[in-house]
Amino acid sequence: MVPAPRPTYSVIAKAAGVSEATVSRVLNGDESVHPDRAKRVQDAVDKLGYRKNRVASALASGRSGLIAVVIDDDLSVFSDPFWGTVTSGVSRILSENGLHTVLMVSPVGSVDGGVAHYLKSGEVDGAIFFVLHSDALVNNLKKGGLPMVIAGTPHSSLDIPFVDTDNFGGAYAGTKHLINQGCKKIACITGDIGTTAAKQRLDGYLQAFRETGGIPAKGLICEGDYSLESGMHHARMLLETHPDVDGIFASNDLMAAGAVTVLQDLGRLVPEDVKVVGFDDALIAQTTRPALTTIRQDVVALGEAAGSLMIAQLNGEDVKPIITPTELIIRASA
Amino acid sequence: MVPAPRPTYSVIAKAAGVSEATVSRVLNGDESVHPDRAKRVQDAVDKLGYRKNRVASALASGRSGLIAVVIDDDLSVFSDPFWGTVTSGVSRILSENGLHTVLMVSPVGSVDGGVAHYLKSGEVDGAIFFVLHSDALVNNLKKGGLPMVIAGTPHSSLDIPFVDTDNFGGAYAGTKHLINQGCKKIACITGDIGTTAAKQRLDGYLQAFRETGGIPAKGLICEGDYSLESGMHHARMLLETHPDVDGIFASNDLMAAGAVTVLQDLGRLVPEDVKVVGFDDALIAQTTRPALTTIRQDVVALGEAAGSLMIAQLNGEDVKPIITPTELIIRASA
DNA sequence: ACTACCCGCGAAACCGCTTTCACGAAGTCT
DNA sequence: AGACTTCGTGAAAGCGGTTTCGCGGGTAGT
Repeated sequence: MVPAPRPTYSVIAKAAGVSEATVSRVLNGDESVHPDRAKRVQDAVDKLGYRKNRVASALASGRSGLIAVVIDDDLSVFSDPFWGTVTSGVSRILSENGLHTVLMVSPVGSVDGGVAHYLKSGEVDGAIFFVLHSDALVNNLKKGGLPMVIAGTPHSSLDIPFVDTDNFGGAYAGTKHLINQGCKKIACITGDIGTTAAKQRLDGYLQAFRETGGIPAKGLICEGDYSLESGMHHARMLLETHPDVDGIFASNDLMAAGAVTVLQDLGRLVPEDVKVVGFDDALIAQTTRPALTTIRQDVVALGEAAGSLMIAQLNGEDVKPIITPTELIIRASA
Repeated sequence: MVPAPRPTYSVIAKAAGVSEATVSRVLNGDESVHPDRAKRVQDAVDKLGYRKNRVASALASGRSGLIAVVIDDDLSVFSDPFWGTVTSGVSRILSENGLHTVLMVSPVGSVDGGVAHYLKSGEVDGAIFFVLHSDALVNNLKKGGLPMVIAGTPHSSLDIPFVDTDNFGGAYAGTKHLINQGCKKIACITGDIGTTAAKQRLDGYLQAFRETGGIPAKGLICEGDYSLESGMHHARMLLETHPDVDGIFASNDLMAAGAVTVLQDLGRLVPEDVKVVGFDDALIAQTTRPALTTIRQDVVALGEAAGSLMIAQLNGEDVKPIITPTELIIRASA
């Protein structure tokens, strides 16, 4: 059961009547080879069904063709479809460019944990981080010259290319929609305010609010944590402190769904009495009754953006952050 | 900005006063090295912070330390949190064993597509397939001797180790629960019957039903496709053809949720008039009102099982399929 | 016509680790 | 005691590409 001995350069070279160096040049797109010889090589390659051994290539060139996608274990990867989706987008783009995605789901933490070592070992050509809690690691790696991309806006002004959804714009549009629908007293249930995404969404809400000339009444802004429970909790609180609230912008659909449930349980009609807008356009937005009006973010596109930013970097192009647009999806809740 | 020239065997060997061959032996756990020398080597390694270059190692040994996780693009990776979760389980186990996960999200299709080539190229030490539509590819690879694991029960009797949830047992337990709750007329909304999982769940339902001594009335079994819409559609049909239905077992939570919505819209109370049981214990099971009674499958465990099956194979142990248990989660819908 | 370049290409070193092979020392057997 | 193993070890040959270096021939400059 000899697994079909793959041809090597030496075979190709012989078949094409050239040196191995020339084969290498042709296969790596070196222009300096005479077209005729290049063609001879190409023909031999095609005929013999040659495929380059990536490992050998990696060893000799120092480029592995592998890009790490690092997901902090702390993130709720286990329940949030978001990351899986982003990753598949990344993976698609990378593989279109001959690169492979190495998944690392583990505590990212320190500058010298396992992940850090791996990334520093030069076995990957770049790393894409999902969110991240430790700027230290990234900074450290940056010194090492490792190309990186961050998915999600980084906290500090790490000078590292990132991709993110237009959180601000989305929140602004969502809130604006509530205003346009005639809501006078609009509350906001934020996400975990430790995340930049939550902050940006809050800012979007505030901006829309500000444009009405008003200022959100005290207590109209509740700090949630993206969980269903927190949505329920804050809706309950809101109805106590501001019984006349007639609009709620929640920082994600899960909290919006929680809010809707509570509102209904407490006798409010959605959207007649209170209108609710979520964020994400997650599956739950469609299954909630009434279905949620929400801000859709194109998660796959986000992943693809991250991938292409990495490609660009590897090609030595200078890269700018990419902000992917959001879209207001109007359903029944507002 | 010289990126800290990593030490190589030659450095370690010199430092420890041994040959490179010995260094290699020590680092690969070869018992035949004298303890004293082994210690000298180990000390040198520790002192110099040596880390093996996996690429070079891979080239020389033919083992890359990479395991491919292949997800067919056809699967709805983009919306189903299931796969992301399984993958993270796989990844965890693999990395604990010094292996890395290479994600391939692409059309698996033919025997000589891109994925096939990559897998055959020997650049990965093994492959884990998620479900799969093409037995041909797997069979082909098997001839090549590539260690494989399939997540989800394969259709035919491919003699390849697989891991799967106890679909049958779960469905049986769910249906049994309905029976125990006093339901007399229990319908089943199956998943896409092209999948083995859907078949097994249906079988579980049938088994429980059979034990009551009865046979499901015609039309009580509806073939859905795992989508929310199909759950809604079939619930609607059921109420027409069997207005007296008092229990529904759906092959996943999404369809169960759809069914609940329709039941309520059509004036039935859940669980008073009709009890509903889902499958998966997805997030939506908790957000649906009433919250869904469902069959929980431990998705992370499934991934870990797949990972460990791969490890076992690589170690030359003989492996048996792993069926992970399910658990009946009783909430409000039944 | 003579030196100075430039260009395409092959020889060979090299990437860092693994593994075979053979050798000397020590142990075993008759 | 001599012949035969066994054991630990180092030298060296790869693994399959990439890349530097320099050579020979052709072009250009004077």
